[in-house]
Amino acid sequence: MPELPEVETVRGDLQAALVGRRVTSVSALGARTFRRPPGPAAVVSRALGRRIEAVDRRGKYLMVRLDGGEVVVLHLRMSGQLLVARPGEATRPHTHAVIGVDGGHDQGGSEVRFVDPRTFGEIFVSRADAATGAVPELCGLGPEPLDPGFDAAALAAVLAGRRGRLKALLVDQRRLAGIGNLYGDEILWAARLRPDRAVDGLRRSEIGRLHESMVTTLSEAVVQRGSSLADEGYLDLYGRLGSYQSSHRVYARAGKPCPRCGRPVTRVRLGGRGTYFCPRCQR
DNA sequence: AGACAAGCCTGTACGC
DNA sequence: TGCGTACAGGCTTGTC
Repeated sequence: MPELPEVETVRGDLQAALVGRRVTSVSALGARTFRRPPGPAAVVSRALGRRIEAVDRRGKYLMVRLDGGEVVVLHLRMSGQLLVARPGEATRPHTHAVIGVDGGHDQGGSEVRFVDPRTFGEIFVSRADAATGAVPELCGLGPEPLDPGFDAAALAAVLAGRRGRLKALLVDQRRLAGIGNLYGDEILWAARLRPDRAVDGLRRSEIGRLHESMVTTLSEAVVQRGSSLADEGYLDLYGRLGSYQSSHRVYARAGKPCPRCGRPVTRVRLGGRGTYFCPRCQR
């Protein structure tokens, strides 16, 4: 399940591979992938012939910025992959979109293919705000945890006046953008905070720890090019695995010793999601 | 065979 | 009252 570190890895790969290239073909194959308005025909007509200016990320969304202000927005959701391929190369099952660009592969052009068995992922086209570059559909997202301006005070402002459990807030994209089930658990372990802690009972020192853990956990996961677990299909643009899974402390490690205190990691169900934590050293 | 995994959306219930 | 929070269900398919 791609979260911020995985999406950021793919973003970097796409940026390096696509900027300056022109879109020479768009195949919108999967109806469900293009379910969001304005739909598949709009993606094709508004992207075709455009030059790619940048590839940005907002939360778990990728934004391919085209000249003229159009933006192709992609979300991998659970099982989506973006893979570079040579034109004519065999198409994998569950390929729902193919974007062709000029240049590369010795000038024969390249393709970026969207493969997504569960079809939760989506692609749509939007128009960036001319002044800010913001995409209107993504305006409801919370702040970026790795934004340099996102300090402990900014996190405290996100938490202020909120109720409920800490983990539910961490994975709520309207509060913070990009954290999902896996990194939510890893961040809370690093912060030594229980996932079911009440948001409104956090001390200032605990918020400081949470901020520090958020930044270090996500940054290190980006350096390690994300997590590729056995039961998920995360790969980078070139089909390579990430390596942060070897640094997981609690996620999917029920019964295994906590790396800090040795007590077995517990799994509970929180907000309908499997949640892993150490009941001894997370308070 | 059926439970499970997950992100995100929607509908509904509930409590401060 | 109303808002925000919790929870369940839906979507989907590969894996155990």
